[in-house]
Amino acid sequence: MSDSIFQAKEFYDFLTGKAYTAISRRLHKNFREAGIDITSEQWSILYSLWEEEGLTQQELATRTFREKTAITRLINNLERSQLVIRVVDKADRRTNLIYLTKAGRSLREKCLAQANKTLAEALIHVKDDHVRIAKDTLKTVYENLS
Amino acid sequence: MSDSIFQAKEFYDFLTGKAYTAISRRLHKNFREAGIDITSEQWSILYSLWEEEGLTQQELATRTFREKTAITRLINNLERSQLVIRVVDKADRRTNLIYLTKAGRSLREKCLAQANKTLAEALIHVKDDHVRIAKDTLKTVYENLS
DNA sequence: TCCTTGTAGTTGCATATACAACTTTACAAC
DNA sequence: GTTGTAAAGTTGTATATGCAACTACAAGGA
Repeated sequence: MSDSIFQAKEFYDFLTGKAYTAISRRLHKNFREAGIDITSEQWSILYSLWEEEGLTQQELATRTFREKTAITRLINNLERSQLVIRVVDKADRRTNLIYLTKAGRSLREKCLAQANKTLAEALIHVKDDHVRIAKDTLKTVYENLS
Repeated sequence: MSDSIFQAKEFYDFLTGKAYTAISRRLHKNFREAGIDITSEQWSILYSLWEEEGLTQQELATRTFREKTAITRLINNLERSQLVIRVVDKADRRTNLIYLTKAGRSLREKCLAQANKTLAEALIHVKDDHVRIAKDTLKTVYENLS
């Protein structure tokens, strides 16, 4: 970064999140057009649960890099949509274990299809090795700052 | 993308915006620690105005890739903080021209210093050419989707 | 001049986020 | 056992976003 600091202007788009906004809007739009009524934030929770059910809210907060207060309200909304349920952990009554409902589980394939579609739309004209470098760079940024 | 679709799992972090969240939080934190009381969203508006004053809200919406409704409320808050003012355009009374106040103008150097600091923190251990590729990739993503 | 159509901006409503303060429960030290 | 501390989750408050519906104004044509 030592020398690119002098051309920082070039990099401020990193800070304004235009690419993220664009991708997040398109993901939401693709979900809607496929008849899936979830937000892109709810998607990230569901994605974690498709990988592993019975996570605590704290664990979901860690995995999705959100505040636990955000998780509380995301789970409220997902529970209201009957996609997940809270189950109080009998071994530790402070924690809720979050499980998918049948409806939540059945959304998986349709959502993944739309996620893949969104990525494909986003990455048109981008070479595979550039995708890889971009991904690794964003991962490093995340690790540097978290 | 044709073949990387098969490793899509690797790229879903693109869709969850963890890197963006991390960078946006750090930017806000750096502003706060420098005694600057603005959000990272307000920063993007101010940055546009430091480049060019007297923009309409619609022009700010285009440049920052936000809905005009978001701009309405960002300008409300920036006006309340006395960093910008709305001036009705005499030539077209539908439009507001947004100008910086003296306080808004004087924030520039301090904000840019914190923006540069944030970028430097984010990009530790990232090679300059990888930064460039990541930046170009995000730009292409933005263009593909907007 | 009047009418139609388009544009700029605002408001209502639902969702999402951060931070601080709070409740409830667990657990270790004494 | 009692106490102190820490962890998980919730709630209040302020900010930000998207979409739809709305107001106000502009501009062109009949």
